[in-house]
Amino acid sequence: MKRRSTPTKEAVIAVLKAGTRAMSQDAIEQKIEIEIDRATIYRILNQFCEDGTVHKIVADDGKQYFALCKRCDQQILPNNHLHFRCTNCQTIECLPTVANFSIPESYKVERQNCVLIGTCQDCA
Amino acid sequence: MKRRSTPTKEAVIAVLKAGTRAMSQDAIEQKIEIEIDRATIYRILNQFCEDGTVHKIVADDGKQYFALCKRCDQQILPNNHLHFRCTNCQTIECLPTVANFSIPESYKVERQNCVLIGTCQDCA
DNA sequence: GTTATTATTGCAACTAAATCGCAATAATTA
DNA sequence: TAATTATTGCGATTTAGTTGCAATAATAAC
Repeated sequence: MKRRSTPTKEAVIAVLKAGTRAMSQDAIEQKIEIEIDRATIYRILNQFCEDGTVHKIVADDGKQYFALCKRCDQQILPNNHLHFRCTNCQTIECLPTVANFSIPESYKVERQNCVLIGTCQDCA
Repeated sequence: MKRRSTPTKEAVIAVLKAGTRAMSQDAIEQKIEIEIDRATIYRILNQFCEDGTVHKIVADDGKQYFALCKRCDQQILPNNHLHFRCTNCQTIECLPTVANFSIPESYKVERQNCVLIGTCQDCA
């Protein structure tokens, strides 16, 4: 499927670029200047995930959060970085930190979803 | 609220003890020998979590999984251990491994929810 | 053992997140 | 300018989890 550039996609990307943290669909919908349907936002976000421009984090609240992978650029943020969910300000932050661990080679780790939960710098 | 011991609680604990991995509510319901309502299972599991006998992991599929904390005993499994979700056999396993990382002290980490995703030992 | 108290259960209704089918629309290609 | 097909909005649907409430049953009091 070839991709087309549309105003809605631009709007979603713009919001993600503007924010410094990972956002949920409803947070994006609120911040966006134009009216976009819920389903459309999800579809756009999932497309971006497939294309590798956005990554998805599932937090311990069971919700999906999305963040630009631009900030995952190896020089800024490594892949497989940790995430921090602040229970106070309800945000998810990408940390420039990786988790070190060693597990038997017989496990094939394809990706990871790591979230630390607590109070963030700003709220502390 | 004082706790009472009931057949349903026994049954839930029994299933968790029998299995070696973390289980979702519906997996528990399937394995259980008697009929227990969905809501009741959740209530029981959440109680056990409060009491510290069970812990809850939210996987990247957005679902809650529950595992006995007996296996989290410091001698067997450390607190804050990693979890492994096998995309093949659809199970969540508690790994006897912790993640090492360092983040600024200004973050107050209260707990963590870390899941590695891939193919487990048995399926590889 | 009997009664009173109240934790627990099942049922049904409900909420919230995310997905999906489909017809209408609009971006791209020819 | 017309044809192709990706995209969108709408509504319906799915799934996970929670909640209110009346009935039931475990425990405590007598």
